[in-house]
Amino acid sequence: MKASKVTSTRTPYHHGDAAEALLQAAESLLDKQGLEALTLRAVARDAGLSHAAPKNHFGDLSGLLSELAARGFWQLAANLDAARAGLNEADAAMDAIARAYVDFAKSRPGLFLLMYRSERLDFNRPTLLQAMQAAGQALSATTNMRGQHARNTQEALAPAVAAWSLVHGYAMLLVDKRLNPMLREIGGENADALLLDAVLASVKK
Amino acid sequence: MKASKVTSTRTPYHHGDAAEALLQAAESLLDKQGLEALTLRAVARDAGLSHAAPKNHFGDLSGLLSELAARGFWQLAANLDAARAGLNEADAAMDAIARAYVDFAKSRPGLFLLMYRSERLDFNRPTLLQAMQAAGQALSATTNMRGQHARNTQEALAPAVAAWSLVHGYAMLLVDKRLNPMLREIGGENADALLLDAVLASVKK
DNA sequence: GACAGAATATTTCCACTGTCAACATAGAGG
DNA sequence: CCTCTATGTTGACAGTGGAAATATTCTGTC
Repeated sequence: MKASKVTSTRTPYHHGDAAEALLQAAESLLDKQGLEALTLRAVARDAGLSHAAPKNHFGDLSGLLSELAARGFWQLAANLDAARAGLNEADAAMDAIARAYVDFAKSRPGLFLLMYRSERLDFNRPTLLQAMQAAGQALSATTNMRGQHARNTQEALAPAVAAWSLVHGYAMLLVDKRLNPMLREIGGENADALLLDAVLASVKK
Repeated sequence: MKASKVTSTRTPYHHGDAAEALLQAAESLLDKQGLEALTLRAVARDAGLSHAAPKNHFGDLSGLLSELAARGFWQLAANLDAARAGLNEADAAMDAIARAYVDFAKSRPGLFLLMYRSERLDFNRPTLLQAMQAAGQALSATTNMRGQHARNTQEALAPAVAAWSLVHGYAMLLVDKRLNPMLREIGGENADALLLDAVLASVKK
């Protein structure tokens, strides 16, 4: 979206939108080969650019990764909002949110891991902060269904934090394959979905 | 402990126990400068060895880190066992375990992060697997207080997984500073302890 | 004690990384 | 046309993990 007015000239050196090409290359690399493969040079190579090109648009490797993570948070926020849409009962909404959160982590494990790989992100980037805030609001929208939290005491904040912790911990352990022993004991294609449902049921009774 | 019989000769080239020296250097580096600083060369440098020395004892950087993580899991297991000692009531034991888990993560954030940084660990190492199993047993000992789980259905496994997810998610978010906004709203020295207590209370009512 | 063989360390080399500085190219506006 | 500013490229640099060749030390057996 940065290309201004292309009148009749050629592409500006090598690309119409180098920043977008870099982000897409990074995203593809992340999905196909995981976090490890996300090097500045590999991304630039895949985008057809020189290894120093990213500096113009993102300044830094952490800048590029932060932009990628920001997109992830926006998408996560959208998924959570979609999952909650139309559900008026708090319990059902909570389950839907939880499943959407875990589904996101499962479907894009590399991206999910990146979003919480603090040492590779630059939290000075406004776009990242905004995206994180959006996801946070989508996540806590459910637990705030029962009245606004006027005073932010620990008791008022606890439900949202508990829900986030539970769902985030489960997603992390699942993506990290730490739950594999249990999943193998349960068996079946969708053992993880069964287990998540059982977990959600166990904290509610 | 690998030094066999030292009769009257000097130290073996440069060290009495290079493996131990490397592990200690790595641990110190991890605690003082975090995960980032854990490079093969920095560790060897701090231990007074050449950068190729670690290969003899650990084969690999991931080998060294795995040994370090294994120690972390053993210590975590010990902390959890100690926290549960003498508590017969399941609820109280659960709270104690949770607090011990989070305390461990808070007191040694670098080590805790390393223990769950799967891409830097070598899960073929038996010592790491054993240590992880010990920690897992210490963690699930509480939720198994009410009768052995004969059949390992998702319902039988759910309580332990729920507890682990909650506590792990909270610890991760805390160490990663993702809870800072909430903690700032609560305020005070031990806002995180207050919040954890409130979280534990909220999932029990 | 001498000596062979196994451990353990070191040095040297390689490919790769992120960042920086110098240079090249392209488009926009005077 | 000519400069200014983005945008890209090239080349250098220090740092990394790992492999190979070499050197040193320890151990066990004569």
